[in-house]
Amino acid sequence: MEGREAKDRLYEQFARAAKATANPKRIELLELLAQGEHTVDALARATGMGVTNTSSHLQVLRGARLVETRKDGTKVFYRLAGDEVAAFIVALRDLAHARLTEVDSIVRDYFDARDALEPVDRTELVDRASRGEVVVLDVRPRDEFAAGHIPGALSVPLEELDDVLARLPKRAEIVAYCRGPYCVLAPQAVERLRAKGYKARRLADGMPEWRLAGLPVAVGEE
Amino acid sequence: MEGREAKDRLYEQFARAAKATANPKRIELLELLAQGEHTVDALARATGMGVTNTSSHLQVLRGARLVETRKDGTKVFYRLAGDEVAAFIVALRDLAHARLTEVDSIVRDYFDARDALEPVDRTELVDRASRGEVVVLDVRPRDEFAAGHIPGALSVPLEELDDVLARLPKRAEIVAYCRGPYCVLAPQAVERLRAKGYKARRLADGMPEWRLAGLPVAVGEE
DNA sequence: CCAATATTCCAGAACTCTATGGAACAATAG
DNA sequence: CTATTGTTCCATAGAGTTCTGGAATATTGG
Repeated sequence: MEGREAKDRLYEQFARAAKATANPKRIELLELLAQGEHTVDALARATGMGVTNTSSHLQVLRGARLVETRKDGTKVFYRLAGDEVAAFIVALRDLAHARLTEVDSIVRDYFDARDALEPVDRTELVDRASRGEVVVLDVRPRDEFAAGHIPGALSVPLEELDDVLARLPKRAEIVAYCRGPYCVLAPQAVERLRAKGYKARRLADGMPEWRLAGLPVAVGEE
Repeated sequence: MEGREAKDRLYEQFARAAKATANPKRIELLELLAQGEHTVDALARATGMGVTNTSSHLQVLRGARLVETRKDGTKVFYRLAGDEVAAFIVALRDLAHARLTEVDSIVRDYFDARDALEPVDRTELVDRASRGEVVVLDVRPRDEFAAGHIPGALSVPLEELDDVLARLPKRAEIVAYCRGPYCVLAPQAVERLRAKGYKARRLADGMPEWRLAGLPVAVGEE
């Protein structure tokens, strides 16, 4: 066979991208970065890894050109190198969800009986939000909200949920969203809201999926 | 952090799927399987690997539930476990193509000046084929054609191209397709067709992409 | 039942990957 | 200039991966 060498080189490159994602911690890093840029230190804390180890995982991701950096003073900010990376992570999650029953069972055991939260899909949310029927809450940390959020959403990090409740009309219908389908923030928020008598549901996925779907994204503080 | 253990388990599963694809040979196997089921032996020959090694790669893929098997007599046929697997491979290729400039340079060097082949996209092909303006050639091996092809396409493995030419009207416009955007069969066919004076172009991608786009697929011999 | 064929299992050598801790290297504040 | 902070580099031990041959297993045809 003639084209063997070229084929090998090509598949080598495909595998290079795949290898960079073939580690649980690196997938976690990529998901965090899909929310917006973060420093090494912040990523280390969020993932529970040592800084050294975090840095070296980030080097691997950079070696495969999946992430890029920006330096500001003494801090280095990492971000995804492009939307294709987020799209790929979504495809990977979908694959794992479809083929590995373990994913489902983990979600059931540890996260929540997801159906009970009656997830809202994106089109339904767009529809109802445009008619002012729902209040949309972004329950991620404030800096992730600033890096990109659903237009019109309120930034309500989980810790501040109780404070904000006072300002919400008791009859309001609420939709909470966070980082994605496997993020626990929105489910927790919904649970607490319901306990207080609100009519609350969650968005089926989160911010990166919203952006990838080509829907409008607002940036900056509230 | 409370949900650490659950998170770890979840990312573990995602990584399990990613790890299974994190090897050039396994990606090649998956791409071949995206064309239809194959025996271990056929896959070993197509990839240039030893049978033992091929088998063990296939075991890895099966361990991650990306492929399934069917046994018929002494042969074992492997196939993709679902469309999500093909979708994932496409996402991986797109990622590599978008982020790794090396992919582009390999394609340029070894495959062909791709723009010169004026690739036709799927919608254009559907359109023109429905009006009978083009002859569609499937230049993959005959068994892959049988496993699924574009309705109305002629099965013309590359070796038989010259024989078939005699039966084609000299004025016909031809579109050839094969396994996907990085498959060399269609480009080679187009080149030979053009050398003989035909007006030939290639489909931008191939069969698995056609199926994933939800377009109709015919099965069986011609 | 025996021989032939197709596939899988197993053991070993070379290699790569992960996590860790300590050293090195900016950039900033004082 | 010095101390501090944030990040990266380096060495290392332990674990996992890939490929190779040879043995084991299963199915079919005589």
